[in-house]
Amino acid sequence: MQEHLLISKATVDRLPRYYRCLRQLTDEGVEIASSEELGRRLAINPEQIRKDLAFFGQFGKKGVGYYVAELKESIGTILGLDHHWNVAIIGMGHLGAALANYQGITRLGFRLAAILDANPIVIGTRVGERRVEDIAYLAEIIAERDIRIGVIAVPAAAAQSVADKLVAAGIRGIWNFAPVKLRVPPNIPFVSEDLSVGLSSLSYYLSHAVPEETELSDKNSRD
Amino acid sequence: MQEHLLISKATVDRLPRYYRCLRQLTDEGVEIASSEELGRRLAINPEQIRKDLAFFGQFGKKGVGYYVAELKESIGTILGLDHHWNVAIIGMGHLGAALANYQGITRLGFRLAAILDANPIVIGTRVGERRVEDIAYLAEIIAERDIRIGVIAVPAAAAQSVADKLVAAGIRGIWNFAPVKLRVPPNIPFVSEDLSVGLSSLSYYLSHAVPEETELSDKNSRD
DNA sequence: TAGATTGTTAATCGATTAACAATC
DNA sequence: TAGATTGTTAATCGATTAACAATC
Repeated sequence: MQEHLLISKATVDRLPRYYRCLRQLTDEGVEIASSEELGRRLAINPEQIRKDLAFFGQFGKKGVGYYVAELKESIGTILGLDHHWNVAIIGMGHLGAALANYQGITRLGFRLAAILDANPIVIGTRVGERRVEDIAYLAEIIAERDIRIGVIAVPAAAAQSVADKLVAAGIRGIWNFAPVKLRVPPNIPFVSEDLSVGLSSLSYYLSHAVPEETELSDKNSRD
Repeated sequence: MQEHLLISKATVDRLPRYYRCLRQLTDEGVEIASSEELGRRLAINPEQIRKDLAFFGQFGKKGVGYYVAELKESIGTILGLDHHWNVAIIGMGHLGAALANYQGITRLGFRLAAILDANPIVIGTRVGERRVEDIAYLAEIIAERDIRIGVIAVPAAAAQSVADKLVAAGIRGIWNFAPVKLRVPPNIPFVSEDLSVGLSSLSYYLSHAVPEETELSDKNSRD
């Protein structure tokens, strides 16, 4: 629980990219990397990277660069990836199944501790290493297993109701995949993924004459 | 193919949200909406909305507001959703299956014209209304069916190779779900979805003391 | 007409980029 | 030591917000 005041969303969203890049460098056996090198790999200005990191401390060595392992650890801690929080997925449709099998969740240090659904036909079936449980027991399961993050993968119509139940059960954060505007208390952070934005904006760029270089975004950039 | 010069990514990314909101208003039978009303629903400043729209023309009536049906059409056209382009999904793992069943693709006016995979066990199986075809025929299929958008849902290691094949086959845009930095020619727009960014940033907000109101983003905002 | 709301220009705010002293 | 690279302050750039004249 580090202090933090007004770190911009843009900066927070770049941290996971730094983290992934550092993990790759580790895999490649690279021990030291300069902001220049990181910037080349991520298509981000070295100045930007140094600035972002400066919000959280001093991680580099002047004249040398950053120790990859060390910086990876530090950013992991900043992102809270060392908490190994328990996660529950609510809704075992195609998307829920994809998320349940998504390597990223465990690779980032989270534990998939429950998979819930309302459909009697689905309840009891195996998904990866877990069995789907009845959403009727949501409150007990969240509390007993100390589940901190709820992943909403139910149809849009059911999403708000699931969010309400999660909040009532003491969830700490919500990762929402339903295309609705969730209403949750201001102290419960949540991130909504809206795939239709990505596809629509791709459509936009296809429809319009594309100038020389097409830089689509920070997050989606050609990095 | 409308003219466009330097519309910011921030603006382009808001258009799909306006579009969705207008579709909802249509469903609700609302015929006229002011930027004020749209702003309330989307948690976006009315000024921002009017500014965004102004890049593309004059769509409202002073003293009245916007005709919902009309504006929805206009934004749909701007986004290129009236093109009804053919789409191919490459990779029929859990994610590919989720995307093949994702309503959003058709709801936005695209047509799922091919599903490809390299795995002999998967080839020939039915997914929704289509059968999985052999990725070996990628080039022919893309060309023959006039497929414009390729969706990459293969493992990270195979993504660049698939992207290369798509480009060689004449694809016009790529929607990439593999966590890699794709290298494609500058005239081929692509959008990469990286779920780990969303989960990591959620983790960040959970880890740090959350100030009064937690505004997570434009795209991910509590709208 | 009076009230409402757009389209657009001007002001503000915040984020990115440049520059450079500190120092490994 | 000389060269390289950080951390950080200052300058720039761009996006958001505010204000308001035009007008339905």
